[in-house]
Amino acid sequence: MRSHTCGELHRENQGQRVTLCGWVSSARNHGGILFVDLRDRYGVTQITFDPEAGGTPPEILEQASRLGNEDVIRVQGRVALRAEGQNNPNRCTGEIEVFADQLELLSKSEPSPIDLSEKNETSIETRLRYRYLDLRRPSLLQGLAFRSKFCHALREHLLGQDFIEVETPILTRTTPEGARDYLVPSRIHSNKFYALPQSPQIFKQLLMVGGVDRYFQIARCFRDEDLRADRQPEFTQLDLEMSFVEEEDVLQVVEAAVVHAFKRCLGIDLKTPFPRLRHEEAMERFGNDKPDLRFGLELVDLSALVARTEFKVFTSALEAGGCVKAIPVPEGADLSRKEIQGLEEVAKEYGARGLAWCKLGDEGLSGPVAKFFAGDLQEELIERTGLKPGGLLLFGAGDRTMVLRSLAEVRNALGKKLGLTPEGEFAFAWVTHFPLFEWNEEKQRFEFSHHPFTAPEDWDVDFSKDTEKVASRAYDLVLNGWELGSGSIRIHRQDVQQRIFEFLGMSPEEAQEKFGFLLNAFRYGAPPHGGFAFGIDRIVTLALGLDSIRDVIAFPKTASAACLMTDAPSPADPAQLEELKIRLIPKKEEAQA
RNA sequence: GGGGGUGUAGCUCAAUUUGGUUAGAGUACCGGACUGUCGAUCCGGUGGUUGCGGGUUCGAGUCCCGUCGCCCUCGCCA
Repeated sequence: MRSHTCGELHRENQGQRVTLCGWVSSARNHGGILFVDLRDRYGVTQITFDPEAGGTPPEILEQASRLGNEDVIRVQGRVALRAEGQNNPNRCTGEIEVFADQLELLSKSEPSPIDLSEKNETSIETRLRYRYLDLRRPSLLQGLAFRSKFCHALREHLLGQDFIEVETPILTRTTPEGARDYLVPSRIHSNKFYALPQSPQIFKQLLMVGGVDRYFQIARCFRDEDLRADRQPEFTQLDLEMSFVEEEDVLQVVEAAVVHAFKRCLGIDLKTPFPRLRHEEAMERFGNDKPDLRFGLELVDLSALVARTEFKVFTSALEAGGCVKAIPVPEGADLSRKEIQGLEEVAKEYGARGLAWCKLGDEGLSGPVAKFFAGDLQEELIERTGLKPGGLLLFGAGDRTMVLRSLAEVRNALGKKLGLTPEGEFAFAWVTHFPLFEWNEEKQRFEFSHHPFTAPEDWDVDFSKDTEKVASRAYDLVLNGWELGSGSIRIHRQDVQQRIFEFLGMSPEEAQEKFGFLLNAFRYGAPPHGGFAFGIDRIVTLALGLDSIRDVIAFPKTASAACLMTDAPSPADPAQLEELKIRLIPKKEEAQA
């Protein structure tokens, strides 16, 4: 149907007779001569309808004058070099044009609800409703192409490392821990439900028991939780698992795959090895477990020092068992009161009561808390924080978890504000040795912080002693302050698994009921194994310098998990419900009516 | 479930401190002019239940109450 695409004709094609197909992206009619920008996935080529210089039959020019934006056409003509001064340097096809002598209207378009000229940005709502039009925008199309290439590179690398790509079920059983499941009713087994997988976790471990040795999958995962810019109800992970390995083996494989993909798709040589931080070190230095390592601004603990001040906010925080930390900001004294107030708002969002601060000038400290640091204390503070004249010090005081959390967010806001987060810089990092357990305040008990099969760092550790500090063999991959994914070395020893369940107050019967098929499998010789999974949507978003994973998903859902294009979810037909033996509970207002 | 933002022409936005005539502009679309444009230009035109429902008022895009969609976010989750 076509001899070339709209992105491939150049100077060398001069004089060739070609046939092109595509969408009319703009038509400029000058009366006796008419230009059409013809667009397809590959680019834009200018089609010129010119009876005199171009040999366009007058009736074809007449036909072309009726073309509208987004009409789909097929044209035939001759490639010609443009005259001096008529080149368009913004386009790779800008040195040539095609003089058309034949035109075929393949499909007429109504006016587009989306402004594809990108003169103004159409609202995300309209874009999602008409996603098939939105996709025509080069940036979105290129995003999809990049994603495809990225996945290909990962596949290519892992297949070269003896991994086997295996598909695991989408219809599976509900799992008790973790996120809320999407449920699918069973027709054959009435009153029973499948669940969509939150991840292929258990299946991949069973593949290890099955001797697959090295597995990977680009797997769709489903979680029925509330959405964010970096979270969709269905998302894609590169999931992998390996037998007879330790942390080092897994980390190296993942790292090499990422390095390969970045090289292949962006031409970037990532620095290896990625920095590694133990979990407690990341928390101490950056306040969270997914630090943005593109910049410093590390936290400094000042608890011991400020215990000697008279500042009630600090001393009472310490008396209550909390801590006082600070972020020294070089050159931060340039920030205005208002800007600091903005940072305080950030801190408050995460539970801080306020954000104390002081500045260091040539004549010592100034600002709200300066007066509490006199003489020796002032000198010690300056020494301890490394503050230089022109610097700013931001304090967080109170409950340790809250201080870390709020200062971590203040740090991120500062990084952005001070221009320390340049696009095109990729700061990967591993965070290792996550705690095995986590205190659940609501339920007043310990829970798995990763998942039930994560191995403890020490097989023989006593879980009851310093429970919160018991380290696991779980690790996360972090990029520019985003958590990309996580993994762990798993428990292959029944005795250890049993001890953990026992410690969490789960009876053998309960464990059997919840995870029976996996525990049973482990009775028949389970190889030591471990693995990893990271979010494809997220890594591709970051690689392209975008803000939302929506931009790399063809048909994303809204914040309320709806699809505006298909109008999913939708009511079910009563006959379908009948067949599934499902009766609906009316909403409150309907019940009252 | 909570907080913040937002909703006006197909699209992107405006509409005067504190309510006041016929709700405007750009773009798109339609018609006309135009032989080198590439955000073409020039002239003319169509296009509105101001998200929806109620209320206050002589009068509501504007004020009040409710409700819905979308975005960001807390909780939740990865």
